[in-house]
Amino acid sequence: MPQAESANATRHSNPKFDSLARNEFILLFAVIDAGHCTHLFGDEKVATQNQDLKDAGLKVTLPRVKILQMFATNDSGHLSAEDIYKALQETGEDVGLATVYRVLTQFEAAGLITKHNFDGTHAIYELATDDHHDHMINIKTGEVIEFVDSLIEQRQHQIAAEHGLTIVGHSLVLYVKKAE
Amino acid sequence: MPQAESANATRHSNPKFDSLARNEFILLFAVIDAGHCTHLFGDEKVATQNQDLKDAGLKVTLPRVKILQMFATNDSGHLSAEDIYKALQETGEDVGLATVYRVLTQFEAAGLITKHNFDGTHAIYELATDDHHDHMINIKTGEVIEFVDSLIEQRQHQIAAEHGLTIVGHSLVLYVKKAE
DNA sequence: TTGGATGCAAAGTATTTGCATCGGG
DNA sequence: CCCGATGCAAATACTTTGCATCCAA
Repeated sequence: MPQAESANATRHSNPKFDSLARNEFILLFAVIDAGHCTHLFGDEKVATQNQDLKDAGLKVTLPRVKILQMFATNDSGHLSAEDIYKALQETGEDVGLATVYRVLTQFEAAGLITKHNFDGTHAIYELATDDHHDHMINIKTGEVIEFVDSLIEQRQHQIAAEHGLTIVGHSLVLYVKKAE
Repeated sequence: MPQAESANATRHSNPKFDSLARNEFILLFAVIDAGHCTHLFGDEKVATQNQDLKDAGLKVTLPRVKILQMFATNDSGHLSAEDIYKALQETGEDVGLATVYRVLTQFEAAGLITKHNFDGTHAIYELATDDHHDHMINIKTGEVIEFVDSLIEQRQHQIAAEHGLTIVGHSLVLYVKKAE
C-alpha cells in the first residue's frame, strides 16, 4: 500500500470528489455559520448570501449543515464519526452513520477538515486551519491539546532536506500525562 | 476511549501478558538468533544457552521463532501482520494469521517490538531499540526512513513541561517525496 | 502428562459501498 | 423533473476471540 492516507494528506486528494470544490464548501460554510467561522479562512473571499450558494450548484442539506455546525460550536473541535453520529441522534436528527462518514470524507477532500489517526482504531477530525499545529494527548483523560512550534517545524524541513526530500505532510503526537 | 494505544506506548502495557516477561523473550531471541541480535540489547544480559530458555519456562515454538527471524533478517525491518503471514506462507510454513497477530501482540507487550499506525489502516511493527527514532515515509514509494533528532526530542519535552505535562510516548511521522 | 500455543472459523470494530428512495434547485 | 444526497443493509478491511487440538517441556 504505497500511498499514505496521512492525517496531513494533500488537499483535494480524492479524485472521487473533484466535483466538490473547496470554495463551494466555503460558500456553504459561510452561509451556515458566517459569524462564527469567517476568521478560519483568512483573506479568502467568503460569501454571505444564499444566492452565492445557488451559483455554486451545491446542495445545502441537513446533514452537511448540522455536521459543520458541530465542528464550529464544539469546544474540543476534535470529533470522531461516532461522536457526530451520536450527537445527531441525541438532538433527534435522523442522519445515518454512513452519511456522516460520506460527509466527513467530502469535507476532508475539500480541505475543510483534517483527519487524524491518533490511536489507530478510529479517526478524529477537526476544522482545517492554515497553520500547522500538532497535538498532545493526555493518556489519562483523553484530552487533546494543540500546540505550534516553529522550531520543530523548521528542523523537520531541514532533516528532510538533508535526505534530498520534501515534506508533504507530517503528524506529530505527544502522548502525555500530568507531571507528578 | 481515553487510553491511547500509541505507537510508542509503554512497555508491559497489556496486563494479559504479564506472565511473558521481557527477559524471557530476550532469552528466546538470543537462542534463536544470537549472533544477529545481541547488539540490540546493549548491556542487557543475553543468554546463549538453551538451558536458560528452559529455566525461563518459555516455549520456543515455530511461529515465534520464524517471526523473530523475519524481523532480524528483513532489511526494511518494518512489517505488517499481513506481510509476515504471506511471507510465512511462501516459505511453506503453516502458521495462521491469528497466530501472527497473537505473537505480535505478545512481542509488543514484552517490549521486543514496537507498533506504529502510519496510515490508520494497518499496523506496522519493528524491532524495539533503546533509542527513540522517528520516521519519514515516502508517499510515492512507501519506503520508510528512520531518523533521530535530539533537538526535536528536547523541544518536545520542553513544550510538554510548559504545559505541566510529562511525555509518555510520542509519534512523529514525516510524509515526504523526493525534492524536485 | 499438562497447560500454554496454535489453527480455524466466527465475532468484533471501524469504515465503505450498493441500491432504492428522497429532496434541493 | 433530475441528479445528487441520503438511509439502510450488506460488504470490506483489519484485528480479536472461542474452542478443540497440538506440542514443548
